[in-house]
Formats: sequence, structure tokens, C-alpha cells
Amino acid sequence: MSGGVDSSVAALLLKRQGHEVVGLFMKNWEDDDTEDYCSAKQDLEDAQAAAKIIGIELETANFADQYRERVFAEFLAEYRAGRTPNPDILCNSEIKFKAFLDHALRLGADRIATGHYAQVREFLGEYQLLKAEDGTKDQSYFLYRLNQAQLSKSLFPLGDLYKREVRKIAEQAGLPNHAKKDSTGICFIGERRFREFLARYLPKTPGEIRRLDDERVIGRHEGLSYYTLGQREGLGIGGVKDAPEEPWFVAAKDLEKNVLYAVQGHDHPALLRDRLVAQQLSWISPNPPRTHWVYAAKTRYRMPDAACDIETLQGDRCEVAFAAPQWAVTPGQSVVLYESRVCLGGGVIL
RNA sequence: UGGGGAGUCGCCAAGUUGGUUAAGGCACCGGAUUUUGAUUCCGGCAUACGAGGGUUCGAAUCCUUCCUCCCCAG
Repeated sequence: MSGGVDSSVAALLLKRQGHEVVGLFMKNWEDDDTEDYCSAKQDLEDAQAAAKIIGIELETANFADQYRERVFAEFLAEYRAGRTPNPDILCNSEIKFKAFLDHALRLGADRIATGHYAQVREFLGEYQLLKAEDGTKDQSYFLYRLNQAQLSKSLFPLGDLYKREVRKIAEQAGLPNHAKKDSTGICFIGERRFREFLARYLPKTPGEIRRLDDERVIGRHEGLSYYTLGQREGLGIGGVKDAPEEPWFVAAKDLEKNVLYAVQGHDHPALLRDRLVAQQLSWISPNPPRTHWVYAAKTRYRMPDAACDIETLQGDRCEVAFAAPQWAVTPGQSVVLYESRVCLGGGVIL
């Protein structure tokens, strides 16, 4: 229980269904517990208040060490390499559905439940991960690295509910956090002024920003790690003489030369790609998906599903081809495949 | 210290036959959306037109002095 509505309602629903429920509040980040950012205290109070009303116990756990070693270290390594990781995907497979799951099982639990918007079902002897009923809140993308063992122990009580229903249930149950704003930002870390945050862990390595078309220098960057493909804000490129009146977007990075390449206009062809290579594949089913078959895929969270097929799939590496070009396909982000509502799994974009 | 051109918001840039509140874009800031990082959307953003004088009912637009920058000659 994070202190938010979702996990609170998840607990409430399970309790109502007659399960023996124990709430668990996790604190997994304490690197910069300072004035502004320490919302953890408020979150704990909210979780306690909710648990009390629901009528369950609330315990706390601290996986800060594991989080730092298994999630944050990787997160930094990726940024150092100029890529753009998705820490929350790792957080799920390594912390919530591993460290936390193990902890719960040790405490004698049969299952764990979270407030994720996703669904699990058993089908032909396998566990499947499905998109949430509320497509606008679906979070299966973040869960694609879960395996059969993890899914078999997991419950997503909110999977068939819409967000507005969840809030309504919370309100009717008298949960004080029924109107609490959805949390965003990196899981357990929260919202940060991103560049400042990263700068605490990675050195700044300023360099030139050049126009991709003609190599003309149009600005300076603070370090390639601080930018992601498709990024518009933070480039600081104002009006450029003899250039159109359109915003600039990050199109490429040259780590060797420490040059950030930018192009003008959201629809610049350099920002589009109709194929990609993914590694660190992870499939929900024990059997990998078939090649040359029509699937849908997301190249980043909250992107519309795009028709594609797996052209090649060998071991830990696959090539995916899209029917239509995708915008800002970014190394480090995950491509997640779907077959209708079933999340098949995916991999990390190379 | 000869001639020519130019100085409008952080940047690019309209407006210069004088006439209500100085376009627009980019950047930036704020908000919305969002359990990554982004994208996207909405809002804000020059009583001021290099500086000082002057003409005029009225000037960024005219005159004048100065300052700065660029180009061509030297």
C-alpha cells in the first residue's frame, strides 16, 4: 500500500471478498530524503489511515538496498551509456514482484496484490498478463518482465475497474485518500527536476548541439545522458537564423564526439523508424511468440499500439518491423508486444 | 578619425508613406496529461522598440547627437 487510492482500494476489495489481508508499505528510496521530496511520511500516514478504515494491519518494509543495487544501479549505468532506461519496469520485476513477493511469502502469504491496472488469468495451463479493462490506465507495459512464477502469485484487483470507479469505491468506503492525486515520477523516488537529479549521480559533460542536416552548431548540451530521443524541452535552442519557426527535437547522439544532434519539426523523418532490434527478451509465456505473425507493440508507455511482426527471434535478440514508422524509438526503452489484450512480453530496444 | 548598412522580448523576426492596447515563432516559466524519460495540450511572457535630445495632437516609424555591430575601402 503506497498511500494512494489504487492500492488502498485493491486492499479493500480483497478484504470484502473475504481474504485475509495484510497491508504492506514499502520504503525503497532514502538517498535524498530532504524537505521538498520527503512525501514518504505523508504517504505512510495515508496508508495507515486507509488500512485502519479497511480494517487490516499495515506493516512496513524497506527494500532500499535492493532497490539501489538492482534497479538504480542499472538505471544509472544505462544513462551513463547514453541510453534511456525505464526504471519502473525493473522495479516491478526486481522489487515489487521479487523482493516484496519473497518477503510476503516468508511472512506466510499465499499471494500478493497490487493496485496495478492489469489483469492475470489462467489459460490452458498458463498464466497470462492482460491489459486492464480501463485502456487509458493500462499498466501492463510496466509488467512485461514478469514470469509465470511471479504472475501465479499475483493479484490485480483493479484490473477490471475504471479509475473513476476506483475513486468512487474509495469515497463510498470513506477512504481519506479517495481524491488524492495520482502519483507520477519514478516509482519510490517520485517527481524530480530530472536533470538536477541525474546530475547528482552523473558528471556533466557539456558539448555541442548540431543540426543533423548540415552539422551546423546551434547550441550546447550539458551531457548526452541528460537527453532522450524525441526530447524537445531543455534544449534551449531559440530562433536560429535562416531556419523555420519550428521547435527542435533530439534526433541522435554521437557518444564518441559528444555531440547531440537535433532536427526541426515534430514530424521530421529522422525521428521515425519502422524497425528495431530488441534484447534482454522476456516473455510471459514459457513459449516465445512466433515470428512473421501480426502483433501490436508499444515502443514506450502510453503509445498507441502499432501493428508489427517479429522478423527474427533468436535467443535473446529479436528484430521487430512495424507496419508504419514509429516516433522516437529510443534505445533503453522497452518494446512490449501484444496479441489483442494479451501482453506477450518484450525486450529492451538496442 | 573614408564610404555603406544595421540596431524591436533570451533568440529569430513582423511592423518603418507617423495614428487605438508593438504580429508571430522558438526558448523559458507555470499548469494539465503521465507510476520511466519524453511527446502532447492549456496558460504566462517587451507601457517597451540601442541611448539622449527634438518635431508633432500623436512616433518603433521623421530630425539630431552619441554608443554598438557588420560590410566595403584604407
